[in-house]
Order: sequence, then C-alpha cells, then structure tokens
Amino acid sequence: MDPAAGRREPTMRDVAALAKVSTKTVSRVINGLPGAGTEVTERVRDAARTLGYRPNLTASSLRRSDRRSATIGVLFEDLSNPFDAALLRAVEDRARHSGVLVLAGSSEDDHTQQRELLVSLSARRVDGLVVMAAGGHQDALQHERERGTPMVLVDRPPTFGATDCVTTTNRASSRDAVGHLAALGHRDIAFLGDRRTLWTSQERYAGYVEGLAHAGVPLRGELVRTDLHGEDLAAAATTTLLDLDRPPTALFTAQNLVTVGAQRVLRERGLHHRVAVIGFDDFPLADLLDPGITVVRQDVPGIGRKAADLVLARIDGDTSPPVHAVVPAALVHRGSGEIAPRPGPGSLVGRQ
Amino acid sequence: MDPAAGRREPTMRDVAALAKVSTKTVSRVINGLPGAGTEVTERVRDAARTLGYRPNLTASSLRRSDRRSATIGVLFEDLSNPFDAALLRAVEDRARHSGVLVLAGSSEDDHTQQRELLVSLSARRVDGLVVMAAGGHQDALQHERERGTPMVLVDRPPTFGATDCVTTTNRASSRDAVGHLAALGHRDIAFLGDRRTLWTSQERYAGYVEGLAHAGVPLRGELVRTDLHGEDLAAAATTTLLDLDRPPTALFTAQNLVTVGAQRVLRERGLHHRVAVIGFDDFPLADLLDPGITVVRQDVPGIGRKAADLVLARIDGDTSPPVHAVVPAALVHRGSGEIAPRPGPGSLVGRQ
DNA sequence: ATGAAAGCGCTAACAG
DNA sequence: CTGTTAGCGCTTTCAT
Repeated sequence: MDPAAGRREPTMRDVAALAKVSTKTVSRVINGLPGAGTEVTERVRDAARTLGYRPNLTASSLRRSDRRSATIGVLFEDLSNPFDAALLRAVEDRARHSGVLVLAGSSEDDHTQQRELLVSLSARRVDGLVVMAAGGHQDALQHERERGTPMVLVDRPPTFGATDCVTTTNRASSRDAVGHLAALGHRDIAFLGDRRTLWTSQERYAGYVEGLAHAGVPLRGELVRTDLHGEDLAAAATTTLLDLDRPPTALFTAQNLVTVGAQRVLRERGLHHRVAVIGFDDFPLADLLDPGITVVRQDVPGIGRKAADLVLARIDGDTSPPVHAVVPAALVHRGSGEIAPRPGPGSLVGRQ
Repeated sequence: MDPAAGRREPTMRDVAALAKVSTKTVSRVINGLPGAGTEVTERVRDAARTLGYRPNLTASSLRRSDRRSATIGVLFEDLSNPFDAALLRAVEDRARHSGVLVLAGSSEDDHTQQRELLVSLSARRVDGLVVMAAGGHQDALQHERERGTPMVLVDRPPTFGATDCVTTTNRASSRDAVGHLAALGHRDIAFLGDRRTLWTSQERYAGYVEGLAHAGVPLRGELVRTDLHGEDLAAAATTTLLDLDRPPTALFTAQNLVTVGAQRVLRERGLHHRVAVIGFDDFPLADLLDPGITVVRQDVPGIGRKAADLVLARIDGDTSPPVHAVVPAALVHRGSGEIAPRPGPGSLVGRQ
C-alpha cells in the first residue's frame, strides 16, 4: 500500500551533498534569494530534482525570524451551512493568492468546541484567525487575541477591544424589510429569530422593532418567537403563530434556516400565496420557489474578502486602529415579500 | 492594535527555568507522559500557567520520530458548493475527533491550481490527503502519492494504483433513474451532463445508456448534451432540447447545478409540470419546489466519514490492500420524476 | 524519577 | 558569491 516505504525524505543537506555546496547555498536557491551563481543554481536545482526534494515549511518557519506559518485559521459555526461555506471560500481565495493556506473548523456554536479548536490552531502557530464567534461570552477568543494573534471577527462583533470585525447592515436592513411589509398594509408582522445569544439575532430584532415603530405599527409580543435554532424549531413556531386567534399576515424570518422552516409550514397549509415572508440571508433556489422568496441578501463574498484582507494586513504588520467594517446588504424582491394583506377564509377581521 | 507587542513567546525552557527542572521534565508533564513526580508535575503546571505557555506542535512534530503534523489536507473542487461543503464537514468532524485538523483548498477543477495547492500542502507536511481529483490526468496526485503520502480520492477514482477511494453508485443509480422514467412510459429521455472529463459524468452517462437499453428504448443522440459546467450552460442546453422538433418528455440531469439550470428554463416556459425530471445529487430545498424534484441522493456524510476513516487508518499505519468503497445512493421520489408523458400542445405525436 | 547532550530541517548572522 | 557556526523549540537517547 505504501509505495515509498522505507525511503527517507531528502533534506537540504542531501541536496547540498549531491550538488557539492553548503546547505546555505541550497537554501538560497530554493528560496530564490540573490547571491547564488548561475552555474551553482543550476547544479542545486538538478540535485533537488534528482532526489525529489520538497522544502519543509515547518522547519523553515521554526527557524525564520518572522516565524510565519503562512497559514490562517478559520473558525466558523458550521462549514456545511451555505453561508459559512461561501464565506470560507471567499477567505480561502484571498488567502491562497497571498500564499496562505486555511485551517478550517466548525465550532457548532459551542464554547467548548470553539476553545478546543482555538487551542489546536494556536498549537500550530497560525498567523491569524478569522472567527465567527459562538454566542455568549468570548473569553477564549479574547484570551487568544490578547496574546497577540491577529484576529478578525465576522458576522458578529467582539465583546472585547482592539479587534477588527466585519458585519453586515443587520439592523438597518431588518428595519427596511419590516418597513416594506408595513408599506403594503401589514400590521400583524411576526418576528422569527435564531438564538437570542447571537448578536445578529439581537440586531435583527432591534431592526424589527424600529421598523414597526417607524411605520406606526404596534408591536404584538405574541408575534415574536426567538431561539429557533434549526428548521424544525422554526417550523413549530410558525405553526403556533398561524394557530393564533389573530395570526400574522406577514413573517420576518431572521435567518436562512428559519426562513426555510417557516416556508415548509406555509406550503403544507397552502398559505404560501397568502402570508407574506421576508427572510434575512439569501439561500440557493430562493428564486425558484413559488412565490420566489424575498430576502435580505448579504454580500457574502464581500464580507469574506474584507475579513481576509484585514487579517492578512495585520499579519503584515498593519497597526492602524481596529476597524469595524460594515458590508451593506440588499433587499431582493422576489414575490413573497410583496404579498398584500387581505381578509380571507383564515382571517379574523370583523371578529375583533 | 497589538496587545502583546514586544513580549516574547514563552518556551519550554522558560517554563523549566521557572519550575527549576529540566526541559525534558517539562516535556513529560506537558505531554502527560509517565515519569514525573506529583510535586514536580504541579510545579511545572503552575509555571506554565504563570507564563502563559502554549505548546508548539510545529517544533514538536519536527523533532518527534513519527513526524506527524496532526493535520490533513482536503482538496476539493469548490468549497462553496453544497456538496463539497457537506463533504468537508463530514471529514472535518471525523478528523477533529482524532485530534486532526484540516487544511482546506479549492482546486476549481484546474490542474495548475490543484498542483499548486498540493505543493503548499506538501510543504506543510500534512499527514494525509482527501482529494476530489480534477478531471483529466492525475499526474500531480500520482506523484504525491508515490512519495508515500496517504491519500484517499473521493467522488472520483484514481487513474493510478495503490490508492484508496470512495465513490457512490453513479452508474447503477443512473440506470435506475432512467428505468424509472421509462417505466412511466417516457421514450424521449434527455441526458444533460457535466464535463465529460469527469469520471462521474462518464459513469452517469453509461448508466443512462444502460437504462435505456434495458427498457428497450432507442437512444436518440440529439437528446444527449454534455460538458454543461454551471447553471447557465445547462439552461442553454435545456432550451435547445425543448426547441427540437421532437422534444424530450423527460430529463435526466446528471449533476446538481445542471438540474437547477434546467429547472429554471422549465419554469420560464411553464413546463415544470409537463416535463419529467430526475436529477443526480440532492440539493437544499429540492423538496420545496413545485413539483418537488426527484433526485438520486448520495450519502454525502457517509462518503466523508468513510474517506476520513480510510486516510486516518493509513496514517496510523494500516497497510492492507487499497480499498474502493462504494457508498450507495438512493432515488428520492418527490414528484418531478413521476410525471407521465402525454401528448400536449407542444407535443408532436401525430405529426411524425 | 530526573537530567545532559545531541539533533529534527532549516535559516540568521556572520565570516571569507 | 559562498561557507561556517549557532540555534529556532522541541524530543530523542542515554545517563544518573
């Protein structure tokens, strides 16, 4: 099974011996540094090729003064979530073009797992981190940051200082979305949110409240459902809402899985053309559904690029003050958010 | 910006000095090896905590005899594709539970990029690789494998020897899908495939041919469209097919983006309830479309787990003969694949 | 149970 | 232009 069993990996010393030069000269040639004669360079290259020599970045970075591993850590909630995946890809692209590779991990929004991954990444001496922080306290992240590791938080800001961060217009876009629904005449607009410990959930809820206030629509507490982590909880909450005496005529679903869970229930009940929906976060095929789902779309590649740029700049020694970059999101009209309220068989107008 | 500017990272020597022991003793304590007194152990732990010592896996792996980096490389086509993302997550989970981290990269099905990533991973001395090979030759992969790096190919098999691989039942499931359509009475079943250089495309096409033959349906060459890389090409091909004098009554779309592209055109033309579709590869929300999209669903987490298990076992010295694991896919009936053929306004039965 | 010396593969700092 | 020496942080080997 092992085609190379027994053979020892050639080192610079082996190359040096074969080319009859010093290891330092080999080092110069391999790294493309000046100070190596044309003829010697050729001899070294030949020797390296003959032996099948591969540079060892691990040894090199240990000895080099900059101590760089040319590797960054990416610590997201769930690499299989389309949002996280798109973000990872954007970061990876940027990093790759700078010769930097990405060590990726999923924290599952769990502090223990986040901390363990942080320790693992730290032991491998990554040059920097791009992190989607787990909800709640950020002790482990703060600790790592305070050791000096360059760090950029994405999607959610740090609760500690001196750290860059890239987020989107959660509050303003949520306000706009709710305003859009109110402008159509909706007065019973429900809020369905992810975990309350998440900053994005809080911001989107705040935007919902502001949007209602701005439109002069009173907030009905029973229309607010939070801590809906995953499609199933979102579906259950939607069911409960639709069963109210005075059910909502519009839903603002504040996360992609929540939107999908709600959508499932609406279709089961045949209400997808009656109840308006605007979701936060776009998702694949949102435009192919009937009606198309109106969403607040984040510029995910933009966020990833910005985060990567920031962390790479910090690694390169940029010491300017910390930045909180805000990448604008946009409301994408597809139909579900443009459904007007109307009294129907399920409506209770007149009963009030 | 840098909270730790100037400070030097503490080493085992620093810990040893503070605890008044040798570095070897510190090494024993940090690694939980036997041969360290209870009292000394305590002293070392205190010193490490006081100094904020972090073990350096990079230095450790350089010196250790097993030379392990506790890191594997994952080289897929596009980490933002839901299929790749789900696979990455499955591999990462398995690896993490073995204390192994994942260096991830996207090859974009490009040989140059694949080779460059391979070189980067190799320089970082990853212990093993999980690779979705780019189409065409596999010279760089073979070369890396022949140096002795444990390697598992996923989704597509190696064209060289002595290498594990995990794929799904591409051919058999495609045959079944086409058989399912034929059993409903379809005789004009189109094939829409991704790049012909990809083994999966070839296998799925072979299954299509077998399925037709088995059902006694003659193959019409003009209904076969390949090299559809991406939604747009798939959409264009679908348009062409529908404009034929004798258009297909059913489509077998052999990759997830192809399915989506075709679906877009069918909906534009209002044919999504008339033309049957079975897609290879499931995708999010396929069940929420109207009709739901019937697909061949791969067991993506199963494939990822198996691949991770194989590479981790090889790293641990398993020298049993190479394995080609085949993880079964299943036909998921959702509606689009259960549409029967019928003469309609667009049909040309009778004109022939 | 503990430590001293050597060295993993490489590069910094200096020679020549 | 090229080489020598030392040593990155750690673990091996062998001694005590």
